[in-house]
Amino acid sequence: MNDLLRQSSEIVAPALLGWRLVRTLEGKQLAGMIVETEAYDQADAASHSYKGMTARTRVMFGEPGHAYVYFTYGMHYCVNVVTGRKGRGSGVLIRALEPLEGIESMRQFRKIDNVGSLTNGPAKLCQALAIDKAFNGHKLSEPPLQLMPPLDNRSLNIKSSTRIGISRDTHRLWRFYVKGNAYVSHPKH
DNA sequence: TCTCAGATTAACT
DNA sequence: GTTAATCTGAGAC
Repeated sequence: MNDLLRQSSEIVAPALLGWRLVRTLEGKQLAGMIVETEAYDQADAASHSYKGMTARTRVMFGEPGHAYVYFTYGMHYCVNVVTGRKGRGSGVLIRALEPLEGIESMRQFRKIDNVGSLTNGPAKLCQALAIDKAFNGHKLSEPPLQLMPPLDNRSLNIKSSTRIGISRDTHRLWRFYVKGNAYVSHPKH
């Protein structure tokens, strides 16, 4: 896993599709399959790490395999998997999950019933899995939040596009998602 | 189905 | 003082 995560974010981002994010909470497991990601890098003006290490982005420049959790729009958290060797400010934003386990808990955290809206966005999935700033810097090989390889070897139909919600370096095709999956945030993008 | 304004605050200039 | 890797509900069509 670390061999993969040491690679550049644009390599890691599509490779993480099909992996699972597993949250352990009060004896329960909440799990989802990653179906949408985006790559960010320090050489990329859309990245938080573009202007160098700051208090917020310190984790992005640290060990691969840790979580970079940021707070945005005054109310939302989003989670990244830190990639690249230590010193490289890069990461992969987890944009959507297909719920696998603990759906009732996700419904409670999200305060909605519709399964289709539980985890089809970067802030939605953080709310569904109760991920907040306390997870910034957390090592993702350990509970209570773990990144785990796919359960099977089924191949996925992967599509790429421009990234969502950015205003700079908008041309890069650094968003990756599972084509046809019902939990992708912007299916037609 | 789609478009758009409002929410709400930490981080950075 | 400005911006933001977003989400939601309301109103248009």
